[in-house]
Amino acid sequence: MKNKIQNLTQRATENAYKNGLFPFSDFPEIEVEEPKNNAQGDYSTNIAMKMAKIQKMAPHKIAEAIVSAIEDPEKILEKCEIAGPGFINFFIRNESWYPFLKNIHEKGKAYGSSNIGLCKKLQVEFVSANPTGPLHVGHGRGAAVGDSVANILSFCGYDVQREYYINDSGRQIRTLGLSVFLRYQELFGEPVAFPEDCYQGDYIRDIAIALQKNHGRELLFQKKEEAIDRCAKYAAEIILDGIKTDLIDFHVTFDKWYSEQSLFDSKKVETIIREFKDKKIIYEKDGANWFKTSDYGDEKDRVVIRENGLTTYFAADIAYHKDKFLRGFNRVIDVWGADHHGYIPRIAASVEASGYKKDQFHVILVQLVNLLRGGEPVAMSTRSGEFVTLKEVVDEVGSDAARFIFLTRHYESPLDFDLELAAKKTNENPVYYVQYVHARISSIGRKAAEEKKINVMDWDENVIHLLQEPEEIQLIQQMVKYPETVNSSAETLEPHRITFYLMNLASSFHAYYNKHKVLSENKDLTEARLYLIVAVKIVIQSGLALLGVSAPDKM
RNA sequence: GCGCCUGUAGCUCAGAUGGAUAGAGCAACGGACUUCUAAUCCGUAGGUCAGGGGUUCGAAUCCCUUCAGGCGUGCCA
Repeated sequence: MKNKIQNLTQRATENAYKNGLFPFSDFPEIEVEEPKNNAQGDYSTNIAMKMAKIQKMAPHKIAEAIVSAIEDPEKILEKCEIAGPGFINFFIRNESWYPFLKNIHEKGKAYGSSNIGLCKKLQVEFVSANPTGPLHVGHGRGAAVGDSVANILSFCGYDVQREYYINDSGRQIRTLGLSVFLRYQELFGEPVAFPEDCYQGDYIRDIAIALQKNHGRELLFQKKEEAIDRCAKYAAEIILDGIKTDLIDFHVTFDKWYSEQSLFDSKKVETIIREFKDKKIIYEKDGANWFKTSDYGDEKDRVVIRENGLTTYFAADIAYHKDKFLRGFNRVIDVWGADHHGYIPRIAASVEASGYKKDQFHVILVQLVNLLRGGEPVAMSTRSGEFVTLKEVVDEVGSDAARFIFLTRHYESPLDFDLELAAKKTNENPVYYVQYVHARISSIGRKAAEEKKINVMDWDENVIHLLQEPEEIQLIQQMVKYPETVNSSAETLEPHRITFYLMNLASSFHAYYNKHKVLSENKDLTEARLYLIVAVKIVIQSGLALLGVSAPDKM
C-alpha cells in the first residue's frame, strides 16, 4: 500500500511537471510515512516541503499542484488533503484494504517473508560460551537474540547458518583441567590448595566424581600434565553436552559447532600468520609478533604470538574469521557480550587484512542482564561460582517467557530480568498477552466449527465487504505493516521490533474482541470476521515463531 | 586520560533513514464479567526527551559541549 501511494505521488509529480506547473524537473525521492494521528490520513508525504527550495515555490502551492495531478485508476483513495506546512495526507477507502487481507490468507505461513536476502550465504555466530561452565542468563539473552536474528534473516531470504564457536584450546581449558584434577585429588583425601583463579563452582566437583567413577584412581599415577590434559578433555565434553542440552531446552539449535582446536590442528592459524608475515602485516617487536591492526583503524597493534611462543586467542580468531569467508559466507554476524566491544576493531581489521570488506562483518553487542527476584537483585558472581544458570531460569519461568522478555529490549540496553515477574501469568507479563491472542482465536475457531458449523472461510468479496468497523480496518492496516516490520528488523538486525509489533497487534485485537462479537446470528458477518481474525492468528503465529516463542491453542 | 554504550512519564522501555499535538506497558485512580477464555477491555492522570549551544522551513533524532551511569582500554578470554 505504501508503495502504491509512493508510485501514485511520483506519477502525479511528473504529470504536474508535464502540465507546466513546475519550473524544474529535479525531484527528490518521495518519502511516504504513516502519521500517528488518524486525522492526518492513513499515509502522508512531505514531498512538497522537500521540493520547495528546488522549485522556489511555496510548499502549499506545490502540494496543490501535485494533488491536482493525481490519478487513481485503482480507486484506492477516499480523499486527499493538504495540511499543516504542506503535507499531503492520503485517506484510503476501506475496500482498498481487503485485497491485503486476502493476501495474508493466500500466503499463509509465508506472509511477511521476502527475498531481500537474495539467497546470499550468511552466518550468525552466537553464544560461543567457553565450555568451562554452564550457560548463565547472559548467555541466554545472547542465545535468544542470535537465534531470533537468524530466524528473521532466514525468513527474509538469506541462506543462514547458525554456528557456535567452541573455545576448546588455550589457557582457560587448561585451567578447567587443573580445577577438575585438583578436585579429583581431593576425592582421594589428598590435601590440595585450590587456587582462586580456578573454577569454583560445584559442577567441577561433580565432574571429578564422575571421573572417579569411570576411571578410578588411575589418573593419580599419570604425569601431572597428562592428567590435567585428560581432565580438561573429559570435563569440556561433559560441560559442552550440558550446554547443548540447555540450548535445546531453550529451543535453540545450531547447524555447526566449530572447534577452535581444529584451527590449530589443520594449521589454519599457522598459515594465516605466515601469510601476514610475508605481507608485513605481522612484525616482530620485543620478542613477540604483532599484527598491525592500527593500519586498519584499531587504536594500537595487537599481539598474536606471545614472547613465550604461544599464540593469543586473537590469532585463532583471525584464522577463524577468514575461514568463515572461505566457507562462502558473504556476510558474517557475530553476537557478543557487550564487555567484548573493545575487540571489534581488531577483528574488523583482520577481516579487512584477509581481503574482505568491513561491512561484510557485523557484531551485535548484547548488554548485560541484571537478574532480579521481586525487585531485589540476585547475587551473581562467576568467581565464587554463584550464578544463576540459564537452565534454572528456564526451569523456573519457562522458555517462552524467558525468550520473549530477552527480546523486549533493544539488545544494546541493559536488561532487568525479574524472575518473579517472568513467572507471573498476569498482564504484567507481555508474553501471555500476545500468546493469549492466539489462544483466543483458536478457541473462537473451535466454537465456530462446533456451534456454527463454519470451518474454512473462502474469499468472498461480498462477505468481506461487511468488515466496516474502524477496529477491523485498523487490524488489517496493522497486518499490512507486518512485512515491513520484518524487513526493517532484518536490515537493522533488531528482533525487538517484532516483539513490539506483536504487542501492538495483540492490543488491537484484544480491544476489537471486547468491542465486537465474532460469532453472531448473522452468518455472513460471522464468516467475514472469522476471515479477519484467522489472518491475525497467522500473523501472530508467524511473529512468535521468529522470536522462537510458541503459539498455544489453549491457555 | 582516551574510546564505546546509555540518559525519554513515578518504574521498565519503544520511537531506522530529521516531520505535524513525543508513544506503550507496569504502578496510581475510576469503571466493564448471566457474554466467542477477565491471562482481557474502557476511561482519568502523568513530560523542560539529562543541561546548554548550533545546523534548518522543522530536532528526542544530526553536530559541538557539559553533567550522570555502565563497559572497555592485557603478550587474558
